[in-house]
Amino acid sequence: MADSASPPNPARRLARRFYLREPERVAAELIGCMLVRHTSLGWIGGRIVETEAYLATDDPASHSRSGLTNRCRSMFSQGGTLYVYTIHAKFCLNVVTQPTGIGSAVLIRALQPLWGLVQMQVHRGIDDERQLARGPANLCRALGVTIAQDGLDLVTSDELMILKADWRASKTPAVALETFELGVGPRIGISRAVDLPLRFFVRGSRYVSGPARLRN
DNA sequence: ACAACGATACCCT
DNA sequence: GGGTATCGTTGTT
Repeated sequence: MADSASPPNPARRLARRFYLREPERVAAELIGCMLVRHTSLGWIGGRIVETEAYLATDDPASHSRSGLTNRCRSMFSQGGTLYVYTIHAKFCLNVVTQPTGIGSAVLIRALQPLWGLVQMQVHRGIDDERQLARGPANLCRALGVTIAQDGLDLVTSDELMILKADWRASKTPAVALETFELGVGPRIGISRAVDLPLRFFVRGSRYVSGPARLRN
């Protein structure tokens, strides 16, 4: 499959104020936005279809639960900062929310690939477009994001940025391509705070991770 | 059954 | 209590 007709437009980049809000709000509004990486070979990325909020307080699943440590240092930076952590020798990518010193973030769990399909296929070692950026660790591998990008500022970086959505959330099931229905539910793969409805996704999207019942 | 996946489980600076 | 490691859990074929 070829890349999307029009290339990503950096002028549509999200401003600082977008990130300086509660993680639940940011997580919900990031659905439909474009996460893109600019490399020497061109643009890689796509539409954000799944996110999870991790809170600064009363969230036993959050890395910030024990305060600022070396590992989660960038999570306490200002909103718009990239927080990358390692898990089982793989990486997952978050965007920090709220002002400096708070310690909240949004985990980006899945993309609908739109640009740099071939590059992502090389990074992943698979062809299936659907699987390329499905799941947070896979997403990082597809984009080539590692701990090296931890702490990068998505508001000012030329390498990595998030662009405004060209989709709108709708209350009714998506019919036109320009709208989607926002799904909300418990976060995936955690063992604490299992009930908090902090996961957001494009309802019915085949690019969303997790079991089928959690995609609808 | 067997892949695939990863806000985990563990050992120790 | 933290940084780091690749195996146990979950879900699909």
